[in-house]
Amino acid sequence: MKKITIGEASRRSGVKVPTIRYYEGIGLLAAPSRSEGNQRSYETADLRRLTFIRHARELGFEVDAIRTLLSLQDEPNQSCASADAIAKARLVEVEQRIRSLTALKAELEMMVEGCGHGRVDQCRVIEVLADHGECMHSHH
Amino acid sequence: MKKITIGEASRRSGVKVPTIRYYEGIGLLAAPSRSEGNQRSYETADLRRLTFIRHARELGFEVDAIRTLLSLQDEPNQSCASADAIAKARLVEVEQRIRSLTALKAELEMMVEGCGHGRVDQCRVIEVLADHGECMHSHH
DNA sequence: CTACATCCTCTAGTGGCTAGAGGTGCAAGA
DNA sequence: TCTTGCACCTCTAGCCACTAGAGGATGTAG
Repeated sequence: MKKITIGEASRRSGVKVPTIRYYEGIGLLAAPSRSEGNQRSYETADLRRLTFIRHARELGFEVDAIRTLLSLQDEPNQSCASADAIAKARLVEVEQRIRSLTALKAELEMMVEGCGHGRVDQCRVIEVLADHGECMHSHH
Repeated sequence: MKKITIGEASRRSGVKVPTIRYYEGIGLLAAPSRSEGNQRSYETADLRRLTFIRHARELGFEVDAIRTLLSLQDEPNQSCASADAIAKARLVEVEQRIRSLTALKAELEMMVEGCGHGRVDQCRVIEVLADHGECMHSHH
């Protein structure tokens, strides 16, 4: 068994060193064994787990959701309904976020196009922000 | 001059009461005059400013950007180049965010579609997260 | 005059890290 | 062997933009 230092674990998983320690602190990653000099010593299973976490975080899953996904991963006999539900919920969130960002983009484009690059009192950027009536948002 | 309480200012601007006080604390909104009983008393100008802030926050502008936008608004003779630059930067951010969320959505859809609703060891949700090679992300 | 909503200040907590202080361990070169 | 210098350790505090709650004062309707 080769010992993997936290630095190497970081390099190989793409998770920063303080973040690995943070994950240990919040119980997302089990505390590894220590070397004689009290330094953390990881194994390849830990690298897999870290990569899993990093990937899930990149997909925008919250730490609590990841906790659930990890516990599911540990028991392969279980039904994957929970994992499916979590992913679906995340998909709905992402779709909603894309919709609102797209509306936003249109509004920002109107602001930027309308700005005559002159003085502030003719600038649509300020105007659109200041005047509620200009706003395209449906929720107003 | 009718006095506007913080609660009414909140209702009319759409900014929550503690958030208004918070904005005062960080110097985004000037401290208003007070009633005899030490209660904040706003004027219509404050309502306009609060609405401006709320709208800018909804568009995802950071508090620091809003500070700049507000100072521009206060001096209408100035060039609007800064406001334009801020809005453009925000537009670029939003476009980037939409792109990455769209990639994400595709990945989530693949995960959810692939899940056979059986046991975890056949579930693509877990599999995709665990196995780096499955990942579509370009940055890997 | 009494309820009761609203207001006040203050502190602490949220999520998911990140930065820094102040110290120890370890491997390689002189 | 010594020393240089990086990587590691723990701990606390900070980030953003709020939000929650304690504990008390004020204002208003019936």
